[in-house]
Amino acid sequence: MYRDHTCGELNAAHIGNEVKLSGWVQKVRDKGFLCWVDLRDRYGITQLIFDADRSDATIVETAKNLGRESVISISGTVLKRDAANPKMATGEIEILVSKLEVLNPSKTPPFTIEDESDGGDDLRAKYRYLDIRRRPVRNNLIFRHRVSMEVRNYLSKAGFIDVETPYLIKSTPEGARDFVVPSRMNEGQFYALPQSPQTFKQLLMVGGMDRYFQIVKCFRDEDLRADRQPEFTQIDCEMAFVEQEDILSTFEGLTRHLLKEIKGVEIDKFPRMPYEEAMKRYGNDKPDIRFGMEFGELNEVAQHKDFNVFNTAELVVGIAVPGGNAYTRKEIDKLIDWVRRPQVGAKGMVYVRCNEDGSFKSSVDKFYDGEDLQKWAEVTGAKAGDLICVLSGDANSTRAQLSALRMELAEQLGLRNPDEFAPLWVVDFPLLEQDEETGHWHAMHHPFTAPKPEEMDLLESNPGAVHANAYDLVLNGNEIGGGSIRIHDRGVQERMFKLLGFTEEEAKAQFGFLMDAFQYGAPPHGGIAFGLDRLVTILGGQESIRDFIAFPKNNAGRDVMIDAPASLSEDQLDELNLRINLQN
RNA sequence: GGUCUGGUAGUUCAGUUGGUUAGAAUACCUGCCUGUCACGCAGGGGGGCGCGGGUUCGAGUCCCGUCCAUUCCGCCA
Repeated sequence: MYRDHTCGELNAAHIGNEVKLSGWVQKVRDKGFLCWVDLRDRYGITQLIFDADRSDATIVETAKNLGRESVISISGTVLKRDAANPKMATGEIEILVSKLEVLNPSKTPPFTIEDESDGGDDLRAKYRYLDIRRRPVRNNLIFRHRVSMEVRNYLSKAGFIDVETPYLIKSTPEGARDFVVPSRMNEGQFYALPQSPQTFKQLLMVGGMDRYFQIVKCFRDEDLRADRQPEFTQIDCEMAFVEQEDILSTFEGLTRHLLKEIKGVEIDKFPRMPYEEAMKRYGNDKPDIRFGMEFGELNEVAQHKDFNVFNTAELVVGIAVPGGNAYTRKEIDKLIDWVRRPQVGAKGMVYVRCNEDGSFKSSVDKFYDGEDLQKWAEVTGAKAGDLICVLSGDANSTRAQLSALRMELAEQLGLRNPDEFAPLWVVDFPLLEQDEETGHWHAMHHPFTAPKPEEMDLLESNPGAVHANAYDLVLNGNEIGGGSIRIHDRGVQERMFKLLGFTEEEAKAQFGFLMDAFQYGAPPHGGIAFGLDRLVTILGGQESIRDFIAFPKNNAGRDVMIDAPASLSEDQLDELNLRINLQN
């Protein structure tokens, strides 16, 4: 037996007991006459004491030479400490060690295993198993476990059945790039890893499963971000015999439950906002509504003067930065530089200082008088002491740019409080969007999303005007879930594929199985999928999903610990009938 | 594909307008220490500055290229 207690549980009540503990050496404090060793495991830290008077000399000698992170097992007596440490759960006691066994010595680790490690990101990624010993990482993984257990319990209680769907499926051209897997038994053919179990969960509805969920890995071969990994986990759900309202209320229930159980936050009813309103008010389909700075469209009040930049713009739009008049000229110039970076892409920024005395000072005083600027202030809701930032240009990019500025300013002003939670349903998404270059239509959500029934007849005549019963759940400016009511009628699905540029043959070859299924009594159905990594990260009040994934990939999609991806041997390539054909 | 920032002891960083032998903290090693708990004190070893070119009497410091990491844009139905 290696242990009969953990390193986090012993206290004054155990004084006098004989115990056996195992764990890692956190720290040796050799004081000469006495030597303490902090012993750590998942549960906490317990102080061991080795005393020249009370301990065997060889044990003391071994203890003094223990290296950090060695694994040891000890037996000893629980003693009351002479000097208690109120900062530790086990701070009242220490163990006088009578037996010490070094189970496995450790090399000096490349970084310190402490809450505030001295190791950088790369190094900790390479030695992720050491990083996981650190409390913050361990706590994140435990936190994720709690969230995922709450989800399972809640959905199971609500009658959802956890069904596993295959990982080796078929590549389809729509959407993200697929990760592909060569098939040895089927020469020259490839599986694809699922971007989501979408069609399978719909087929489960046809199969009568009624309420399905799965916490499932999904794969997308696209570039990474701080909140995007090539393999990620979805809480994937689908329900039959439902309308949009049923899904929204069911999963609002789940989210409310999580906020309450995990964060102790009670939120009554989640607000809802149509997509178009979100774009107009926040320039973004996933607005962070924890703070204001809503968009004010200034075309009417700014396009009557000689300022050509505005007169020729499709959209002139501004936000009022609370207290922004306190910015120095230098700081405002920095903001202007910021919006002009290629990542944001604005040509420039017009600003208006709202002075405490009610007067205005702007970068376009040559063109606009106080009366004009007063109107700008009214439209943007600016008060004395604020700063109005105005961008202009074509509507879509300008909204995106101002939205980026709004988020940046909120960050700077500390308005994005991680302990505050503001969920929002964004609803009534357009069914399709048009590629500006090719003019092709593609599905905004996915090609299985149903058009709103009342707009169905516009499908061919005016596709851009058709909306979908599609919805996103937004939390603090992050899309944490999205779904839709699906098509369950073969005819409608055929029209949809045609609209997306599929020939009849292509549609049949790729999704014939789904359309066939619709002919055998497919019930009306719809669903939603949550990004678990992102959800957990936001609930945990952090930014990077990598901190909540046990073994994440780096920016280039590499696992630097196991060094993947890697080349295959010639034998393996032969067996798979593959030949590597690098261009350079 | 583009872009921001960075690459200097095991690690995290500092290194002035280019100028002797490249620093600090921490980690590591040795010794001391009668109650430590970020223990303390004294001492020690350890890098030639991601890589390749160039400018210069002289390059972590300037220039060009390249690689790596990171941020964001494109991309992500």
